[in-house]
Amino acid sequence: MKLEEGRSKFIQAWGSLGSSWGISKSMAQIHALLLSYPEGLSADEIMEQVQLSRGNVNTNVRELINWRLVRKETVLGERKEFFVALHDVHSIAQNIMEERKRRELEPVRRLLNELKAAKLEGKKEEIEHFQSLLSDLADFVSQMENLTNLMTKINNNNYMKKLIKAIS
Amino acid sequence: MKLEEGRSKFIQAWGSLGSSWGISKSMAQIHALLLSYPEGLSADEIMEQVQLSRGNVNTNVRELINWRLVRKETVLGERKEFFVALHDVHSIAQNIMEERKRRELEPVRRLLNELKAAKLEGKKEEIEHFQSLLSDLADFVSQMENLTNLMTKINNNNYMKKLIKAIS
DNA sequence: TTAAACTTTCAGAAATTATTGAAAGTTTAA
DNA sequence: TTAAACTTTCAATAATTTCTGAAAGTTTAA
Repeated sequence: MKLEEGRSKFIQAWGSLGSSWGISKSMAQIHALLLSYPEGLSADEIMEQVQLSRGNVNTNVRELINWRLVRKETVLGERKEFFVALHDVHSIAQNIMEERKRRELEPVRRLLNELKAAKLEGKKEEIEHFQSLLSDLADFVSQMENLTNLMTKINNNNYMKKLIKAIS
Repeated sequence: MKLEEGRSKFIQAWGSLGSSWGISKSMAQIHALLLSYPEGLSADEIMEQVQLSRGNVNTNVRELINWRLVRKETVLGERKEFFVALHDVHSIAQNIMEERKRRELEPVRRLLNELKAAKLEGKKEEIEHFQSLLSDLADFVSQMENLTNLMTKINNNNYMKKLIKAIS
């Protein structure tokens, strides 16, 4: 298999996996492309390789930058910008976890706090059930946060990585 | 605030959160409704409370059962089925992690294995970069799997929960 | 049996989300 | 300045996902 064929398979597959990760196909494909090159690519090169419109590339590269998975790079003497992926898998993982925590966990916490603050009227047992649901969910959210913090620790500490593997 | 109002806020909010969790709004709403009731509800009661069509309720309840978040219950002397949510937050978390592992991580592993198996032709350095990407990603997948296993352990072991919190 | 009570299916409609591409905006070199 | 090289925006369109509801299927009681 030619390298180019492997790369293209990777890009295609990563794109459809993106969907189940709640990430748009284009964004995942661009990310895959940039991961597969050690150096940066320009917007035009990305458009060409992944067959996407200029606007789409611009939007999704920006989003990848928001996720801190890609950064802009300028080359001396060149006018255009190049985009380079973060290549260290641990940092990638960490940034993804952090972003998901921010997007997914924090809205839950906000909702739970709002409802917990309200004084409810109604049948005593039903209220008790509902409130215990709220407090259980709050515990769950904290636990998830502990777990992502733990992951950060693991990434920076080989000993801990082994410990986790051992007790898992 | 009336209990019913709180419940309905919870259902609405959980529904929109569902989207960012990669779960359809209806499925999330039905799940929220069932979580908020200690006993089971019938399909008609769900339709009524969440204002969804019969087909939609049927499909999404089935999906919730696939995720092991809801089970069918029959009541003696009643012809219709009732649906009860799993109420233990630890088990809920565990089932969600397991299902996501199955849906999200396993396809990645399959892709990586396929590409790792292929003999690539092309520029030596580019191939090396690409292959080291593949192997890094494979490591990441294993690490995620270790982490979900760890979470299962934590749920069943209070001592370990404290340990995690302590080292996090 | 049969008919009422209930569940499932699935083609089409609706809603949501992603993508395009042309026009507007910005930067730089001369 | 200006014009070429490049980036950004966003209204329109396309693609995808979700939802509906009626029809078909199943189970149960009499």
